[in-house]
Amino acid sequence: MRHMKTHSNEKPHKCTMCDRAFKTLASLQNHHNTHTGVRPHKCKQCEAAFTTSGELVRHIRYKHTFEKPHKCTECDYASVELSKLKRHMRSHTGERPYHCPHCNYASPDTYKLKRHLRIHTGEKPYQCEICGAKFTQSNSLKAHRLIHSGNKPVYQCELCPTTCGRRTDLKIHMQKLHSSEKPLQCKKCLQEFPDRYSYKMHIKTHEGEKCFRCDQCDYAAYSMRLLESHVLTHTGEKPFICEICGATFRQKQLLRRHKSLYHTPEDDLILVEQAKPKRARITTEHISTPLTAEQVLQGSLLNDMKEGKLGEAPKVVIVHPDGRVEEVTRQLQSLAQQHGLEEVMMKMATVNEQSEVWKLGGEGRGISRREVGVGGYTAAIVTCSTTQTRRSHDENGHCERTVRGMETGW
DNA sequence: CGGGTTAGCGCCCTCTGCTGGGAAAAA
DNA sequence: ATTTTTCCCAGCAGAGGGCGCTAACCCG
Ligand SMILES: [Zn+2]
Ligand SMILES: [Zn+2]
Ligand SMILES: [Zn+2]
Ligand SMILES: [Zn+2]
Ligand SMILES: [Zn+2]
Repeated sequence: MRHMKTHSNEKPHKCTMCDRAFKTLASLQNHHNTHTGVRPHKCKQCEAAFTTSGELVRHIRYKHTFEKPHKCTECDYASVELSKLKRHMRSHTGERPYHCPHCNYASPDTYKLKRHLRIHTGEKPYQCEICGAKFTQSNSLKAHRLIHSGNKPVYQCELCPTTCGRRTDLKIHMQKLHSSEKPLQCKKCLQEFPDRYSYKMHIKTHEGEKCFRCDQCDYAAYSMRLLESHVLTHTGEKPFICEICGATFRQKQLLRRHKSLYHTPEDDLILVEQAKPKRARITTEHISTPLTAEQVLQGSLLNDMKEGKLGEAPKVVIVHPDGRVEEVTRQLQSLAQQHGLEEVMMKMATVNEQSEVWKLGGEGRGISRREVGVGGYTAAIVTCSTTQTRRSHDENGHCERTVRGMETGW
């Protein structure tokens, strides 16, 4: 009979304050105390009090004895509760049982999923009481509040006088300025330096020096660029040609001034001119290491296209090896509508075969052009972008921040 | 039966640290 | 003037701590 009772679902003890019922009087009493707030089990070492003895014991382990009965077999983690150890074990196994219904994120525990879901619902429960800014996570708000308060933490770099306002930024500083990849060479004296910090310190020692001497006269320049244009006064070259009237200039600045004085701002597609070897020499030092076509297309152009940063109607031309210039904007636009952007960029990649991209062009206000030269082909994209900087990604998928701009006058 | 113990589910909080966007500053 | 670098900051995931409550189990 007793066996029957313990295993039956009989719940004879009903709560008077809600509709729940319990098997034993004791569990009813515990439950009833949650209604009344009665907490018979008081902690002897602090003010805490609990409805059940079990809660008290757990509290004492957490706050006073730090006894952690559940040990991890893989590391030295130990926990008060078994469920915490189980949760911990998922960090070893990588198990992620909780899947987001809106994206492919999966979480190792329920809380992270719940927190993640806010990015789909747009919920931002944490609000700054000073400026009203809202955040999805409490710590984002906490970090934000620092910008209002005067006493920000200071993280001092041990290798230089730099200080940062947060640990992460100091770490970035360390790897950016104090970690050695390739040695950097000073352009003025050819000395090499192991990291960026010592390199920059060295550069300062050249401040004001005219290190770039002309070998045909006494002239000396502060920079290579200035020397390059000076050398032209000896040869009489004027490599900057106005493509509208044919006037020639020795310096880019002068060509620019000429255009602004005598020509209205050009807003039509300007066909790509053939490469100018003389100028190419000057820009050699600015050409970065080759990127693969895929990197460029995915990292920069494709993203820009997706984000609509190429302006209303990107104008794309392809320069064939024989010098023939083909305007493919229309084709690409209709392709984009038919297949989506990925397809379009694949089309470009196909046009350019699997050769290496050797140059990636820069940006500016108003009309700007970028070229993606691949093997014998050069594709140029003429945009109406108003944004400041372009980004690309390196071979590890890390954001490379800026794409090297082009110096040449096309 | 009563009281303690253990598992278990759930809720919520904090600390931590990486990433990438964008503005300002420097070149 | 434009391009490159630096600084600053929000977004967001990983890991863990503590508590509320209940059901099952154990044992005198
Ligand atoms: Zn009740
Ligand atoms: Zn206590
Ligand atoms: Zn472990
Ligand atoms: Zn999601
Ligand atoms: Zn604020």
